[in-house]
Amino acid sequence: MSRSRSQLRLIDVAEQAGVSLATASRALAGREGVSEAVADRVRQVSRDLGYVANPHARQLAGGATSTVGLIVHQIDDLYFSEIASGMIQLAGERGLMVQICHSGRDPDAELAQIRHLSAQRVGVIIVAGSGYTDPGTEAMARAALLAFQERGGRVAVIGRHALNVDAVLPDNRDGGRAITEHLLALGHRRIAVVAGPEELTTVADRLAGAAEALAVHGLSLDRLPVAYADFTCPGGREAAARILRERSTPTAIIALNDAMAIGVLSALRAQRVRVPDEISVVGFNDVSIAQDLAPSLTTVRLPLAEMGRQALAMALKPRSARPRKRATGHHLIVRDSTASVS
Amino acid sequence: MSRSRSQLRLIDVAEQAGVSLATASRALAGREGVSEAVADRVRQVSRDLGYVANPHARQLAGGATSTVGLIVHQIDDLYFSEIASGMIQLAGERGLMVQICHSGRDPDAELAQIRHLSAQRVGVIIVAGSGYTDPGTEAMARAALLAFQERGGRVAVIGRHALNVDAVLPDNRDGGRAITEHLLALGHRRIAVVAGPEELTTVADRLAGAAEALAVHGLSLDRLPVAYADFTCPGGREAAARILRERSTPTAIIALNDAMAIGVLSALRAQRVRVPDEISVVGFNDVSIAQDLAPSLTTVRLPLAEMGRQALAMALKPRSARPRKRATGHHLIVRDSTASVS
DNA sequence: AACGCTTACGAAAGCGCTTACGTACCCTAA
DNA sequence: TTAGGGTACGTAAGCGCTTTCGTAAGCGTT
Repeated sequence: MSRSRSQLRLIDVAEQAGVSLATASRALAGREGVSEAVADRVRQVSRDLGYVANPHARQLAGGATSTVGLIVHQIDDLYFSEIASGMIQLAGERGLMVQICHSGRDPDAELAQIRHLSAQRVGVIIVAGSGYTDPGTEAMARAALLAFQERGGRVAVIGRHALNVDAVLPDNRDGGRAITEHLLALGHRRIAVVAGPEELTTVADRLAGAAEALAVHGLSLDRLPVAYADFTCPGGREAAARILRERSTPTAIIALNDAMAIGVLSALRAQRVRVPDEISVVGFNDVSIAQDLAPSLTTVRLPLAEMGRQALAMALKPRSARPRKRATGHHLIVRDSTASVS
Repeated sequence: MSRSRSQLRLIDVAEQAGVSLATASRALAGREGVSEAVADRVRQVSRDLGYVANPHARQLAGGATSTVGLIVHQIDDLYFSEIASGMIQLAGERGLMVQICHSGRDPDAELAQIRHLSAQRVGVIIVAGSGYTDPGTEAMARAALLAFQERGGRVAVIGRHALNVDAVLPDNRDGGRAITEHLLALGHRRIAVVAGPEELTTVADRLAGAAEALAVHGLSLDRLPVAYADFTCPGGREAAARILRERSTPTAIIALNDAMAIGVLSALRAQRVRVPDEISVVGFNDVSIAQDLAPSLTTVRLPLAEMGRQALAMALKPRSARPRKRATGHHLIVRDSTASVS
């Protein structure tokens, strides 16, 4: 790699402004101990020359880091890509870069990612993937995040409970309850569920909410058909097919995310089951295309992009003594995929 | 930021292995001048201790950089997120990190991103966004990429023609022709087009392909309804509504990407137009959900994830004298959204 | 006028790494 | 034996920045 001298260094700016390296550094960092006149001159020269600090040198010297690591299950899942989109936007406004890592829903991979980002000396780590119901697994992730935080890193999680870490928390339980109550209010009693991976707390929480709503009507998830899938569209399709094959005849199917709901709709169509006439279908998250599906999808809206922004914003704020928890609102969005039971 | 000494340094590994810093560095870099025995010992110690090099120090010292910058229009567009997904996967295998930037389809923003990534000293820049039809605009982007390349950076572009730069090139023109020929073969003659942003070469190429196919049948785009939208789902919906409102009565609508096709389907449904009975609809890209739409979408498949992988793989290979161009295949995927004209 | 205190700045150390260069050591050849 | 040449390793410089420390200048106080 030929490293030509063409890249502007801080010393070039300093010389041009007629000050020392140290003064230039202080001026650009907005640090005190520099007269206004000099600071202005340095900033002016810096801008004129188009100077951009070498982030590696800056980080190495103990300065702030300008990159944030975002860990997602899969970036080509609209849930995550909308979160990422919001975060990238805020990062852009703050002059930061977002590094995206896939954990692929593998706790070991996630742990490795956290450790790797940490070793890479990113300044901020944000974990957007759901937590794991297994306490041991979850404890490992927490420990890694806390270790990173101990060393001065900033951390935030999205949709995941973690002690001593800032968090943006959609109320999955409430959402699960709301969507289920909606179906119950429409008269549905034979309700099937296409759940996401069992080991995720997001799934457990949404199921718990659903169970609460069902309990009010004397129903229990144990007695209802529940098929577990992988939060993907084909997964939802197959899960729905399984449910139908078992000759259970639900009047409504709850999919725990929109991608699977799309799969469910697809499976029903393949079986010539009309939605919502014969079976109502609901999703979760309200990803951007949910409203343009056929039929448009009744779902629980989470402010995904906003969640991404907020998580980063929280992490960027100076650390408070107590970790901040920010609940995100959710709305039940009723569209055409649900109808009262006939 | 409290910088505790807890982070492992290369010198720690070196001491543990009983060699000098330089030898440890050489051993881990796989550089020659180290006996096999010593190299093995160093690698072993490094692994045991869980050492990860500080990328900032490494970069500063003139070593290889471990981060690649990826510029997309919007990450929450499935076209880009699937490309990104493939790239992130390969990056993971190679121990690299992917930084994602939004250009938002703004050439100025894109230019700023390239310059910024360049100043940030990333090792690789990959531009996934379409090129611009305006030669001046495009020249600026090229110049910035070449400047980066001159300084030793590695560059690849996806779906964009750029002199002296490696490129992964889906044949948009061919794809546009193929999908149009499909409709023509089904007997459609009154064909409307929902195009993407006019200033993008991707759009121009797909349109050009369509025009070629149409010309064979004595048809011209100039005589057909063409509505420009922004490659988004709502954009496609509105564009389709516009077309219908103009009382043109196409028997088929070509959407230049799948997201807009979803919007088109939605608009048609709102108008109670049956697809494909009354109007056939086609998309482009074959994003993952295309097959589960109602009706499932006839589209042109591009190997998106693979394209992301390939672009990175090309950029990572030692530079060849001539820029590599890699054409990606495309398949016409015929599904339920098209039928012969009645 | 001498003293301390504050303010504005410069000199220089050092972050963790890569690499040019220097130096032992061993092997071969004369 | 000694010179010559390769190999394996150590020493140290230096990447571009931040930051600590030192110092000169300016101020008020007695």
